[in-house]
Amino acid sequence: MPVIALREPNPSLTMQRRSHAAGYVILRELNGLLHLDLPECAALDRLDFATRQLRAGESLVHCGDECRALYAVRFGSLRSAMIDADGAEQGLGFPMPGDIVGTDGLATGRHTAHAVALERSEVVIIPLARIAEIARTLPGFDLVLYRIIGRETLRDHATLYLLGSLNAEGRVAAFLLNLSERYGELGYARNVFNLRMTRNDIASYLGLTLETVSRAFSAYASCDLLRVDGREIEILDREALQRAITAPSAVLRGGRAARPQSGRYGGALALAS
Amino acid sequence: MPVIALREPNPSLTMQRRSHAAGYVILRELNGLLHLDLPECAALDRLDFATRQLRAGESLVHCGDECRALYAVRFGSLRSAMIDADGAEQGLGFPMPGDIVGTDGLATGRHTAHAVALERSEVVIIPLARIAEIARTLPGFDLVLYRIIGRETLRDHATLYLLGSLNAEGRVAAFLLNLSERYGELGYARNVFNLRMTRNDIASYLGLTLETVSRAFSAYASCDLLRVDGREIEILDREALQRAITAPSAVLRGGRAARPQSGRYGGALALAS
DNA sequence: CGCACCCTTGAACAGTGTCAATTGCCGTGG
DNA sequence: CCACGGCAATTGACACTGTTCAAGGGTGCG
Repeated sequence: MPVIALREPNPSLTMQRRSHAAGYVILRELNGLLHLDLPECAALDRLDFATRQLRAGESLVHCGDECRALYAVRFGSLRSAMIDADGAEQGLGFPMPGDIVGTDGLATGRHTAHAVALERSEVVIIPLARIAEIARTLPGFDLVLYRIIGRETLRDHATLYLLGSLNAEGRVAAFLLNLSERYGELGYARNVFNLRMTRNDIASYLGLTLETVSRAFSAYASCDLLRVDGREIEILDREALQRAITAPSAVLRGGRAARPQSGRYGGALALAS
Repeated sequence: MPVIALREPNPSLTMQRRSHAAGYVILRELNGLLHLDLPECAALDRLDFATRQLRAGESLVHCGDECRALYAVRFGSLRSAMIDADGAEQGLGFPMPGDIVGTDGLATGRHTAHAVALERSEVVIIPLARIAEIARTLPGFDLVLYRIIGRETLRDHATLYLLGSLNAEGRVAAFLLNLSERYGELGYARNVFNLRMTRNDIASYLGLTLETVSRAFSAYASCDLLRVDGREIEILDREALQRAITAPSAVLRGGRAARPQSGRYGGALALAS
């Protein structure tokens, strides 16, 4: 799998990366990475965490692994999925910088999903034991924990809405806009980006087949909402894409004005993480 | 909405209910309700929590409400859903005794989903501030928090699998078996139970229409896997239902032996929470 | 050069959604 | 008391979305 460079790297992230060539980061950086808003405190510079580098295709957690730590993505991107006895996969998400990986193992002590790097990536290892240590050191840290947890829940709920209420084209539109937002928040371009995952990965995540995903891309491209060149995506008409989330096929059939919709397809939802 | 009595009530739960006529429970009971395995400690009997009674149809949390507490269902059952601008709902789950409601508000401080009681219910109110208090009082409580969180994540992932990888009949079969397991764990009958929710509620949760849900019920009934009488369900052939989760229409077409399956439908997954 | 993926496109079919009609139940009010 | 309206559920007919199966092209790599 080719390593595709991101454009317009976030200056602050780059600086942080350079300033810690060794395999660890201090809590202050983790604080910024996860947007924790931790209170200013000496511990921010005292507590440090090991990191781990992943090559494209390398696994971070396997299904069945014991869960001793959570992982905060520092750069790169992963694919998380659950797998059943027959080898059929259900994609669960695409963790990117600032996301947490591994919360699925907290309940039973063993991971039920696996996570694989889609490109060269780095994660910060947060041992569960250290979390308790931080909680003792930093008053008000519990609030921060809640925030992390709640973010995961929100993301899952957004995906449930996506799978339960949207048709194929709506799912693809929502997926791309969500990805665009996340790139934007990381300091990258919102309108042009390279997909790190295959059509199959996307299909697995969206509950579709890869053919349907490919057709949705082509359909959006043919009416100039999108420019698609393999994995390079350019968003040409963000508003129309937004409408396409809930207006089944209306955008693609030349109907600029959404037909009066009733039934299960209707309404918009902020998918921003 | 009629209040339908559960059969074979769990003795221990009944006892707990009787022993606290007033509107509060002590941490020891919460410990048992949520299966927290808290270490034996004086605080178990010292810390107490207010409860809240809900009538059928009453809301526990509204979308947009400020999030100051989590709620542990003590008895009854609720329906949780998110709603978009057009009023279209996406069901998120059916919290039952031992489940936690409200984690969706932890990230932003406001709830994005609402929760409504399906019957007369009671919840234990766990203010976020109290959680910090417990964490200070009880060493090792953080591990317990992780367990609660992880359980939520697991449930969400199971639902994602359901929506992303199963066809209509598979979703209904998985839904019923999951419900059956949860009733069983609560001490009720596994094979006979009354649904608390409408076909529409089920459909919203499963990402289907109510007609499709109804047809799935009828199909299972017509080949004697299920007895369906309105909301009263009896599971007649659990193993066949289990197979029906991943064998699209095979069970209903008289084929006892699953045809060799390829493609997106295949494999089994434990949906037990 | 050949092989393994990845992606696109086409055609036919199957699974679900949509629309509509009917039944039964329940609480309300004549 | 029964009539009525509203709600829940079932069932049928039909249209359409998305899957399945198939073929072909592009690209990277051994």
